[in-house]
Amino acid sequence: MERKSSDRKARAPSGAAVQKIELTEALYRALFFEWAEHGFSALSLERVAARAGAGKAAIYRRWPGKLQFADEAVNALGLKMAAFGDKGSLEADIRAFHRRLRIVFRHPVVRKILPDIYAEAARSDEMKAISDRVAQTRRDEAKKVIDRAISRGELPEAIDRDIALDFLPSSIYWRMVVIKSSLSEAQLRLHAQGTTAALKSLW
Amino acid sequence: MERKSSDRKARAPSGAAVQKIELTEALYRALFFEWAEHGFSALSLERVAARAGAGKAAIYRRWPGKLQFADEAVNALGLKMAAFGDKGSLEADIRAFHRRLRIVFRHPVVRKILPDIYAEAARSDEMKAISDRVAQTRRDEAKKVIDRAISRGELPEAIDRDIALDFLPSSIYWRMVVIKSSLSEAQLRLHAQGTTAALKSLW
DNA sequence: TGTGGTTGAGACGTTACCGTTCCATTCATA
DNA sequence: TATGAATGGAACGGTAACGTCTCAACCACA
Repeated sequence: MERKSSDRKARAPSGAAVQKIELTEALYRALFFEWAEHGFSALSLERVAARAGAGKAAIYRRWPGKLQFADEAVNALGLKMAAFGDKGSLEADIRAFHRRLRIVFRHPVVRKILPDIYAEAARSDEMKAISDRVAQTRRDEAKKVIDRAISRGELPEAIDRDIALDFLPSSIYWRMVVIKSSLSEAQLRLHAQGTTAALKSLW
Repeated sequence: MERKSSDRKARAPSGAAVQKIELTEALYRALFFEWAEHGFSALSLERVAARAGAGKAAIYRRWPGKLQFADEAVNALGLKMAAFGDKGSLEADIRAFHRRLRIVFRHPVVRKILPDIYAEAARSDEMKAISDRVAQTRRDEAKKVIDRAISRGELPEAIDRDIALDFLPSSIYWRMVVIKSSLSEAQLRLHAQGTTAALKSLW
């Protein structure tokens, strides 16, 4: 998103200095470190700027406030889950889904920031929007997994999709983000096995 | 916990005024409201005192700091899950477990504070201790459910208990606290059904 | 009823962050 | 190379919370 830089460029076709991309990225990095360290609500843009070796104007020129800054930073981080194709069976699909989740949840910064996003989403509509956007690709992939299983005949047409979508990520999220345990390859297999059984039992 | 009031009383056997319990409880209530509203890291004891209609000394005389205050408040809230006896089958036990979870997760304040506790637990050891203590009774009940199922022969002796304990609360937590959806009686039944199937598939 | 210790509420100085403004520097264009 | 717009960093006044301290009110006991 260069939303605002491009706005400005359009307004200034003649000679002009441009925002340094490297500083923008340094600001993103500093934001995430501070976020992980203090949580969003206690996040100080002053500290972020200092950590990035910049002045506060560098932030306020780029973004109108903390939320928009965080919003674009989250987008830039690419918290999105990588898509994947049909793995041939529900259990294989779920294993692939869990493995993608694990990749995301393994980032130490993600593990710290994600519960914070959810906590803050309970308080602010803007953060709710951010959290929804983060969840979007995950939910989309989960839906595809369910749909494929139905068309394979592994799950009944009439399955309660809401509940099915509850089961897909929950055990991994619980273990890795809430409890903060690691997840070995063998345990990942067992989680996929259990989740598959849970889904197949839903009718 | 009257930890410190009793200390003081012991040191002052002669005539003395005593901390008013009603004010202490008003402070707890104010703490929770402010906590839910601003999150722990942005929690201001000044606001808590004001909300309780008290001065700040009322807080600082009772507790050395925010964390200890929160610690005792959480204990006083009784976030502990109610114990329950053998319901005759694994699925019935799980349903009872989920129902107890639902009671706790339905409190609007709990729903806001719980993710915040977990987020903060990733940053501070003291909050980690609080969160562990909150989780204690839940984990104990979960273990009992597993043990009973094993002795009934519904689960194998060699079941991976870690994973089993992951599955027991995770889908309910995910739905009610992370996603913030409600959970109807029928959905609760399906969650128990799915969780039971997941556990039985783990060997 | 008087006395002594403890209480609750508010005031105080300090620190940290907010969001804005200022100014020298930098860079794309002419 | 000269120009001028937009930049980056720092300084500014204002606000809010911190943790401490003071002091009048209160309460249990003698």
